[in-house]
Amino acid sequence: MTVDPDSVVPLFEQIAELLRADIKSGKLPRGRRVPSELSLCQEFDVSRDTVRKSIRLLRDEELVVTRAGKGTFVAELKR
Amino acid sequence: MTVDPDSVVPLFEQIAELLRADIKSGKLPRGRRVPSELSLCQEFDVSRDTVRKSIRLLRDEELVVTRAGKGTFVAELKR
DNA sequence: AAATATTTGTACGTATGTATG
DNA sequence: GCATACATACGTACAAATATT
Repeated sequence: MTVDPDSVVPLFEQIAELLRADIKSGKLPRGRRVPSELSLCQEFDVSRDTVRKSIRLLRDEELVVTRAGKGTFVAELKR
Repeated sequence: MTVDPDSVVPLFEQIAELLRADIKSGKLPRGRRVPSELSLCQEFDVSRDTVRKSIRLLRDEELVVTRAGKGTFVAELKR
């Protein structure tokens, strides 16, 4: 999966959409930890700021829950 | 009004609480523009990032609405 | 138990783009 | 064109919570 820095769609939205797709498809099943912010930075070659904005979107949608020191996990409910 | 950088309460939450209080008290009435990010940065001597986090909280609570190039305004409804 | 590594949280700074006045 | 204001995106540093060794 890849991301287009020249798209009118902001990077953080593109990344959120990719993660969203992985969640909805079951590639990232309930309870599974989402890759760490750092690894997402590396995977998509973006800043942590951008990754965190993506994750915040998913959190606002209650697709994931985040716990300090642990990680971000695919939500158990709401799907 | 002031803010305490040594508090356990994050700066962005402290600032959000001050703005929230101004809204609820009517000091910032419906439709009124909230001070710009820059002026809030100066008033509280914090970074723009911190100010934006505060405003995001209020936006999540639907207390304010933000429009690019215009400003952030106290929401008309929901109060 | 203690030190280390990992992961998220907060906070700062800068640059550039877009929308509005 | 210019000034103001918010949006996106990059970077850094350190703190706090949790894992691992």
